[in-house]
Amino acid sequence: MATTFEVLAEPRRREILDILRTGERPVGDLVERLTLTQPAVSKHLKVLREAGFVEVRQDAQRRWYRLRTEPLREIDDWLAPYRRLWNDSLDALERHLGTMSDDEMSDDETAR
Amino acid sequence: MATTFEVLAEPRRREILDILRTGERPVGDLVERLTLTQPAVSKHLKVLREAGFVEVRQDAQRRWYRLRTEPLREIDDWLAPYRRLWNDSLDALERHLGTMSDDEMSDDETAR
DNA sequence: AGGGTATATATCCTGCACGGTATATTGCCC
DNA sequence: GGGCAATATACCGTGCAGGATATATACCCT
Repeated sequence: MATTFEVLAEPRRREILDILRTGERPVGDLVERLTLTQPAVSKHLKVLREAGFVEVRQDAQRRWYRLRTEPLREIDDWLAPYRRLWNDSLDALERHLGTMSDDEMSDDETAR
Repeated sequence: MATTFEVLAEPRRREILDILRTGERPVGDLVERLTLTQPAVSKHLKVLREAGFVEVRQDAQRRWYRLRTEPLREIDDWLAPYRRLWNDSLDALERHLGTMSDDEMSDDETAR
């Protein structure tokens, strides 16, 4: 099964998540909004489902897909130690400037 | 050029970032820690560089790679609207429990 | 039961990402 | 300048992800 990051690497899948953020949707709705064939959308939904990003509710022939936040929290957790790097922002900036090489410094100018 | 998420989808590249979180490293160091050939590591570093995840400082033949936080902040920003979904956590939990299907409920038990 | 609708699955094709080996590049030092 | 060390680039092979078309499945309705 694909890792959380691999699942998010696909632009269409991120689009699907963006849409689902506004609420439950049946597959047909997603097919309309993305410009993709229905089987392609179903495939992405399968990947999303298996990775826990979405869950389904069945209603006759229709299947309503809904967002799940757990994998996103995983990403958020992964980011945590990095977030510290820019949250002590003043320190980080000073450290950065202090170690910049000369050509990097000139990159910071509006140049030429 | 690869998108921020695509870059992070590669496990080895995440490993590299994890290592660089502890400080600057020359390529050879990374080659030792990951079990990968030197050209493979250089290739990943190129991808990381082009996506702004790292920057290089040259020191004779040695090249020291250092972390840059900007793309990570991008991810953080992308997450922001989702984060709201679980930050109003009580509401969200209630909503979730209220709409769970029966088999999902049994999933929540320690089961069988 | 039969037809239509909504979605999933099977199958095939194609491009590209990642890894490896071989080689080029750059900069030291003697 | 010649040789070695560190890293980058070229090139090739292979697997797999994502798309399309065709078909199966499931459910409703009359």
